[in-house]
Amino acid sequence: MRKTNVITPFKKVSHVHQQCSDAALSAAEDTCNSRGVRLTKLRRRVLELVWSSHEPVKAYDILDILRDEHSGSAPPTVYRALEFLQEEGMVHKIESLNAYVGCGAPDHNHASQFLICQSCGAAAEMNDTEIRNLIANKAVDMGFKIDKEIIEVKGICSQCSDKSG
Amino acid sequence: MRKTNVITPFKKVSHVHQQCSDAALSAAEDTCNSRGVRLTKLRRRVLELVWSSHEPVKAYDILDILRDEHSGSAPPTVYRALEFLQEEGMVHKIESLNAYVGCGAPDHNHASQFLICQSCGAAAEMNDTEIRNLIANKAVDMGFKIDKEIIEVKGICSQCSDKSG
DNA sequence: TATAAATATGTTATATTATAACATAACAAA
DNA sequence: TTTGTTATGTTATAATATAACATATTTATA
Repeated sequence: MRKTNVITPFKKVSHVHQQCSDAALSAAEDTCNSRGVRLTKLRRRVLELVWSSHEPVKAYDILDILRDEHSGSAPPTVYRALEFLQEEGMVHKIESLNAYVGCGAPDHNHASQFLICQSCGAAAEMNDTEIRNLIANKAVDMGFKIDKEIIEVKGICSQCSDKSG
Repeated sequence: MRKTNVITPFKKVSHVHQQCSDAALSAAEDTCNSRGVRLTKLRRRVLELVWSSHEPVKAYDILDILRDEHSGSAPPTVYRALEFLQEEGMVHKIESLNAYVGCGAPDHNHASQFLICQSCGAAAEMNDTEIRNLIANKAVDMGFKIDKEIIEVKGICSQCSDKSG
């Protein structure tokens, strides 16, 4: 059984990206409906911009685009939308990059596990239960109660290795 | 065999903190000597300030102290020293806090594995080979070459749980 | 429907974190 | 002892993020 479930691929892995984005937006709408929270036009647009690629997106890059679309946009516009999307599990922040990526599996409280390619810049999300369980067990041993787990593994993805090798 | 080696404890774990600090500074001097790099007065002082507690320390808090000691101190003063100390493995940056902690095991390239207590603020470093190996194996499966691994687990440490429980 | 309450967005200002670029000083090697 | 290298000083600014309060929109309730 394959326990490493790759939620989102590296960008050079062949895929029609529009499908990632469309699926994520559509799922986000359903999820918000069922949770009774509002995916407003603004939040939807920010989510769409976050999903514009598999590279983590910077808050101020989103802001630049929002400013072109609506003059009233300012830093809080973006940060509030990102905060909402993070709370709902639709976006993760990559702490080591100060950047944001869409999450295709917006069930609350899942760990943030990323492989981040230093060559192409893409962040691939994993949802690996073995890693999560191992860390959970270690934490229990130490009497530590886990709230949230951040894993950011930096390196070179296979597509980039192939290209340069 | 105990594979979870706790490099640095939570602050409420009984210990004479001066010993952590002294040992770290002394080890840093030896390490720098053997590597032929210079632990200057400034770098040593910054390392000392980072080791002033087990709570991650902010760059600008270090700067405030340096400014009291020497008027020529400015942001680059601190960031350059921290950069050096990180390169030599004597300090880790906690990415999710934008803060820095001393590392008692300054062998190059070891992973950054932290349990961070949201109550007392302390960061306990682990050097867990099982976690590291598991992640390494997953990465190999995916053709990903690891350069650096960041693990930051947020939660409540046992000392804080005991106190409030 | 009208009103109130709650939620979301607009707006201005500022806090926090970090780096660029160039000048001077200290140290190490030749 | 001068030359190259490394470290620090200095000024300026970039990049990231939040505070605080005003207005608007939506939702719930009278």
